[in-house]
Amino acid sequence: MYSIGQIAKKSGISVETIRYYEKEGLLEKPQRKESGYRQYNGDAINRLFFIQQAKELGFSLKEIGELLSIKSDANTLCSDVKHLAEGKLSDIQSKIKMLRRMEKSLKKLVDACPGKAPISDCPILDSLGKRSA
Amino acid sequence: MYSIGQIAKKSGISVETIRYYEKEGLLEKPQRKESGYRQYNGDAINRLFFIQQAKELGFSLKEIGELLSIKSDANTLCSDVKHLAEGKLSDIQSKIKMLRRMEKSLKKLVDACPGKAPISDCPILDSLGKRSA
DNA sequence: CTTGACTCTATAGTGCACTTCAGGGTTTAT
DNA sequence: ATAAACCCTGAAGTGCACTATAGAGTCAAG
Repeated sequence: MYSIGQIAKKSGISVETIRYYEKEGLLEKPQRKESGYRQYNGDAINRLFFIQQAKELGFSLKEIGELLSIKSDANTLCSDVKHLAEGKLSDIQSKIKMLRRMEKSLKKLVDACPGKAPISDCPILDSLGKRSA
Repeated sequence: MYSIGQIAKKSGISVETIRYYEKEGLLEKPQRKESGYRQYNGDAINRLFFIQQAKELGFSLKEIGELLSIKSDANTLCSDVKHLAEGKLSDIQSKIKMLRRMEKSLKKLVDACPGKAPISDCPILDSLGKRSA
């Protein structure tokens, strides 16, 4: 079992933010000692890592909550979970597609870059943005 | 040439937000009519699409500004641009990796889901989050 | 030539995701 | 036993990215 300070250190997320996530329902309420101090197990750290990553990928806390709810909900029907999961899956797949397009443009640019001279145009935008949603 | 209202409609970004992006330096200042009205060409729409996508992928406006600055800057050395592009490229590649992991977990979950019955655990978190940065 | 839709600037307000603060109690090392 | 380091709650403050408002000018149709 870990204190809030310990999981903060392990996850790189501040103590205050962890309490905030709990308040927002992203972390389940942990056990408490008689003193009222929070007590966490290793799962909490995994959850924090997951939240951190999902945030970097542009998911809002609300969306992350939905992703997390896919896990650990024995009372909902599997078909509901499946539906939710399929929705999130297609979100993720379209994000991947967009990133691939960006990656391709940047790679082309980096490869084409001669090295020291000034260049007149490095058109990262060109292979992107054009009517692609 | 388009008015601000027209590019707003085409891009799905509000007039106010477009003016805000201009103020923040993400869009270059357009030509003006004698009346002071802004006049845009097709490039502006591509730029707006790009900004929209990059935001969905978790880039801040500041980062998007950096991505956009990779283009259209004839006065910086190619090596600088290359450096910046390489940095952004690796950001993008790590985002892709994270999304792939999420995709894999969700796919596994969706495939394993029988359909109608309640399930005891749908562990999206399991293949994620664990010490993976 | 007027009416309604559009545009302008400048400023204020909003929601999200924290972050800081105030005012306390607890644990641990010396 | 006392100081330093940690933890608690609740409320207020911050920064980013918009969004709305006020008060004015412009344009296009009838």
